[in-house]
Amino acid sequence: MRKMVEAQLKLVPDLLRVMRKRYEILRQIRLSGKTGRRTLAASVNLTERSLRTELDVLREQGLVEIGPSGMALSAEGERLLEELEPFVREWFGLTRLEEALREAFGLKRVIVVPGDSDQSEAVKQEMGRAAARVLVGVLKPGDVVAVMGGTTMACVASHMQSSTPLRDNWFVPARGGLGESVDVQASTVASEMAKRTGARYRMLHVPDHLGEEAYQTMMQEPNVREVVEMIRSARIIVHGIGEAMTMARRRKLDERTMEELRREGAVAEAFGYYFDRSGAVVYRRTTVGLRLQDLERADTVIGVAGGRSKGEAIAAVLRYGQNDILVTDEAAAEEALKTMESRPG
Amino acid sequence: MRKMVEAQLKLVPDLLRVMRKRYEILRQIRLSGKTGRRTLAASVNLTERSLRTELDVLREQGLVEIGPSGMALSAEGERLLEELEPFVREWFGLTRLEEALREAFGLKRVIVVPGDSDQSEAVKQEMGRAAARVLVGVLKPGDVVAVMGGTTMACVASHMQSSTPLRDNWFVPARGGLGESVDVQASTVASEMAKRTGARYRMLHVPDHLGEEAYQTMMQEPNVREVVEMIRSARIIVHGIGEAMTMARRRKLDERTMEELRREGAVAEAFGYYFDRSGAVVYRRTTVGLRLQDLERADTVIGVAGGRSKGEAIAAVLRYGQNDILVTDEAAAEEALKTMESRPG
DNA sequence: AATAGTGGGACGTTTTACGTCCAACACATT
DNA sequence: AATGTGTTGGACGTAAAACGTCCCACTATT
Repeated sequence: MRKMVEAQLKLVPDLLRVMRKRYEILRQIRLSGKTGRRTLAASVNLTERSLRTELDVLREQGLVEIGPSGMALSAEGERLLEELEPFVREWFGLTRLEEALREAFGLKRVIVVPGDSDQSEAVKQEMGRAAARVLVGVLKPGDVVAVMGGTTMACVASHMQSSTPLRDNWFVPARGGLGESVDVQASTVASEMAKRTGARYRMLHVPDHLGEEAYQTMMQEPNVREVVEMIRSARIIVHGIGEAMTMARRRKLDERTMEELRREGAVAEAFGYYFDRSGAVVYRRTTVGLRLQDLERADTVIGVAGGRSKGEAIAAVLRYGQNDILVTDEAAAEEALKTMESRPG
Repeated sequence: MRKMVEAQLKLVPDLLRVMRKRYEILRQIRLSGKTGRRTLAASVNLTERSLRTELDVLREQGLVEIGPSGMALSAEGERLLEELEPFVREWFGLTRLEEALREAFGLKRVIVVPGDSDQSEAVKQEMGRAAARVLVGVLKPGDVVAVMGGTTMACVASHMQSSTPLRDNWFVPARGGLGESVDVQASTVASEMAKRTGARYRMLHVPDHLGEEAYQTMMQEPNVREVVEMIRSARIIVHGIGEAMTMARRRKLDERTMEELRREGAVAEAFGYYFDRSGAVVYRRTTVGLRLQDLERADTVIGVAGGRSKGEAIAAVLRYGQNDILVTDEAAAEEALKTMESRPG
């Protein structure tokens, strides 16, 4: 049955939205008993008129009876509502998660795709596609987008597409090069995104971590300086989220730093910074790329990450409080919400 | 699950119509490969513009990829279509039809594809695909398959495929040559099936109908005799079903025989024999190919036929009672069941 | 009897879908 | 290489559906 809903979600997403709307109307009618359109409209967040068109359908179906003194569920409506109950969880499980996450972490928008990226590559792909769509959706002419690296970001890039070439948008890597494979480098991701959308891009041919002296030297390079300035003025920032220790190992941090991270209780990594459970930054180093203050200045910060194992890390980064949009999957969403139970607020 | 769809239908009455529309668009795209809007619009009976809005949705969902040279299903679209198959049966009431047919005619298995082969070539193709899948499914190592000719059988052959070459399976024509076009001859069908599945095949270069004397002579030929023995020992038999008069005309039977068929009330033709409404054989002649007693001996007899006009003929052949599996389409299934209403049992 | 709240009708406006073109582009064939 | 067929995507006017906003007759409760 789960599979059927998923299939329907793909085939007729619009109709499922309608179904949800009507279901909630029915539920509200049952809840508030004999009541009128206007009060009902307020409680289900619809205008009077659009509620009315919905009611016409529901009456047509014989689910509600409408009299001069108000409306109520018909016997059949009652029965349907009962029968619907078990299915509803399937339909709205995700939307409920989205709402909950949005509320819990004060986000502007949350997209949750069904499944667990840890379990299935398809889910990760789906999440990438969702993120790509969101990103293209928030793009305005002239926008500069700074993107991070990572497998998730690479996956997002591979699903970017635009009907019309975004000739005056720029994609720039938010960080320099890291000791990882080429196709998950921020620069690679940025160029891939640009190519797929017909946008323009810049590369940043500099190691991400530099000593103070080397840093100053590189910043003398007009080529580097220019890109860095673009990064720091980006209106949109897209980034993945990782588990602290996993990322630390992958980036081959030295043992002393690893120990420090452990001591500080680092659980998450994002934008090159490490966070503890409460969302506090516990480790930073000079970087040629994006700085924390650039996040505050940016208009839209989009986080993309999924998989049950990343739930806690996601929650930690969200607590840092600079994210506007989150794209994740069901398993991670559930985990992230679990962390709220133990430490509300 | 059935309950779920019923519940959904109450909330969104035209859910099924929309799902069916989009499903058929997807299916048609898969069938016709890279093709354009206009041709596609014609084959799914939509105007170009309204097809376009549907395609927008499907593309948004990442189910079809649409390029300057035409459109095609994405990997995800392929996957969805596969996953949809069982649900589509539920949604369109095909499982009910299948059950009813199975009960009514005492069959082991029935597959009904949506649509009407008379109306749309695509439905016939789909039926062929389904039959091919069934056939490959029942094949065991070492099996000999005897196949009939006809346009439907040719269509089945064109959809055969096997992941691993079936090196020790044999396909043989169940009949000799008939006065029809080459690519619907039983021999052609057998060889096509063998080639597509990596199996082996034998041909039967003999006219189907022979006088007694010529028959005996031909059977002396070791070459012929060998194939005929394979035919008569086949574990699996696959055949089409035709309307009696249509087939009689196509086979150019003489006027006297035609009159006899009419008098006897022949409505159906299969395996070279003619049947009346009750499933009784009303006409037979000596043939080098399959005999009726071979049907009884065979393990699995698979009938494939579709189109509303063939409903009655299908019912007649099924009443003969030697079929195990039937692959048909929605329209023919409905017609075949209608004949049961008037003469139950 | 007054009043708050009800459904339903009406009407102009906005949004959406649709039918119908056309231009730019890819690909195969000549 | 040129040509022609078939493709997508854009544009635009029209038709239809949805919507926002009133109003009115009616009911139940106070």
